Amino acid sequence: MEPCNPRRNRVLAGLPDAEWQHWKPRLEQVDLPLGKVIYEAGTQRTHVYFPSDAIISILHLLDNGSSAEIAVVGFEGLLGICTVMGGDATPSRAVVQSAGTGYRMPAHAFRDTFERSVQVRELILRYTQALIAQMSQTAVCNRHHSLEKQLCRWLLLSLDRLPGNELVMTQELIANMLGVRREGVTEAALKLQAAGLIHYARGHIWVLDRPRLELRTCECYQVVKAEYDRLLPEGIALPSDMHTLPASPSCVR
Amino acid sequence: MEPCNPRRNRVLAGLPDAEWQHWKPRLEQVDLPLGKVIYEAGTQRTHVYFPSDAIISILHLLDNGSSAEIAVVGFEGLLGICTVMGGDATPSRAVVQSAGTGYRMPAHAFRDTFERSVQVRELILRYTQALIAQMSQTAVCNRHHSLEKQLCRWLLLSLDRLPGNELVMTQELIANMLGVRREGVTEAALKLQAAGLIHYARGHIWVLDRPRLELRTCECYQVVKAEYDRLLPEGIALPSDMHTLPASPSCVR
DNA sequence: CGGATACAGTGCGATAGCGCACAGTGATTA
DNA sequence: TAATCACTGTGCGCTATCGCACTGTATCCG
Repeated sequence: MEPCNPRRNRVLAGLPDAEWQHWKPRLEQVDLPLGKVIYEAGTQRTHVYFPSDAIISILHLLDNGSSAEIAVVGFEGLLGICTVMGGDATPSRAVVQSAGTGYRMPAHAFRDTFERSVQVRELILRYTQALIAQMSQTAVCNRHHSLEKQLCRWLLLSLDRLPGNELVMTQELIANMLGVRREGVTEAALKLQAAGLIHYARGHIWVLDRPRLELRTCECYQVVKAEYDRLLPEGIALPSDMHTLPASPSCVR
Repeated sequence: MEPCNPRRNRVLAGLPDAEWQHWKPRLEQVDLPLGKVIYEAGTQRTHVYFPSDAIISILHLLDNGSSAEIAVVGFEGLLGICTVMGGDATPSRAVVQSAGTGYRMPAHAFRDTFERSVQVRELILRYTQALIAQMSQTAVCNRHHSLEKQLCRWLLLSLDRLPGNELVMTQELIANMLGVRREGVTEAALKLQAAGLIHYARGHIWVLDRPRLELRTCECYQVVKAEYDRLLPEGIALPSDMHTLPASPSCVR
């Protein structure tokens, strides 16, 4: 696992320097491979995670096996706020949706600094509010918007947390995240591909025309993004070092 | 407006005594009539509300006018946690779903005690986590469960926050909360009435057989309730003084 | 008392998404 | 090279919910 700058993560980057010096020795780099379950529903959270270039999905499972994603966490945030909320668990599962690396910190250490530092607390609580906004918007979107619009929203939210324009993701997995049938995703993706917005092939998606994808999604994407931009200092613009990666692999035939 | 014990509200009741003495003079009793909009989406929150016997719905609105409830707040909680989260607004609206009274406190005073007292902070944060659980469960429920099951869940969640077994609520309003058609609610309510679980008439609902209603709802009700019970000291059992109200009006023909 | 209004019930065609079965086609491995 | 597997595409009947138009009936009010 090649080392990677922890402060690519916006929360870590947003720490005051004194605090950062204190956190640094307590952070541990972790590999986050696709599909890895980081938290299981109802279990104790021992660590708090700060993704660098990975994306983590927060999924809510039902008794009958179906599920739905209620939020995503990328380099703009952290996973495990419940450790400072008092309950050490939540009824949701956290899964790596896009492979990469991240850093983690023991829950108790995180709790300590949360208690001690007003600045840390404000940073974490602002992020929490953004996360809440994402969750509520998702709830309404689930209710009222078509699968195709939701797929657009999902692609855009993922893209905002990735370098380049490629997603490594099968339709099957997307269907799981959105809580819909795989065939439904196929159908919607075909429409988007026919319109030239994306190109799709065996577990890879390339977004070819982002502006038009934004026109096609529901308002939910913008609402969530606006809330993140409002609440988090630098919004979810990509850190500059992520832009150095190739942005447009030659994928179009 | 007849005066009413503020500490009927479980958050106020959960305050350490020293803190309560400090809060007391800053609380103001407010009337919460049905339909009153307490917060409009995107506007500044000037007060934090503590319902005594009212229920407040947190609704998320879409551009096309449709909406969905993402959480309810009754005597077990408070409205306005975003005032301590850093952003002074959220993209949702708060509406009185069941009339009653409550207390409110200026947002800055609330923020001050949140900053100052660890105990207050822990209480509020635990409540926040319960609220988050309710929101995520709602998101998944919206996606996967039938209208009828959702109606049962909604009735039960409301009932838990009310004395007696009567809800003052039209099908039209329920439809708005659930984000579905009014006719759909009619259909589901008829089934429940035919099964003898509820009795329905012109803006009043009487729950006649709560145990069987619980059998008919989706798991979401229990999951949310369990999370409230786990995180909040006394759960959402009704404070004893609410039980003195008549529990079974003679409504059945 | 008569009219208006609010609330609930009904019918019907349209449709989005579901569940299932199966076919094609790259990629991977033996 | 052949076999296998993972991923995507297709077809079809089914169901829940929608949108709309309209009816029936308490309740309220001048």
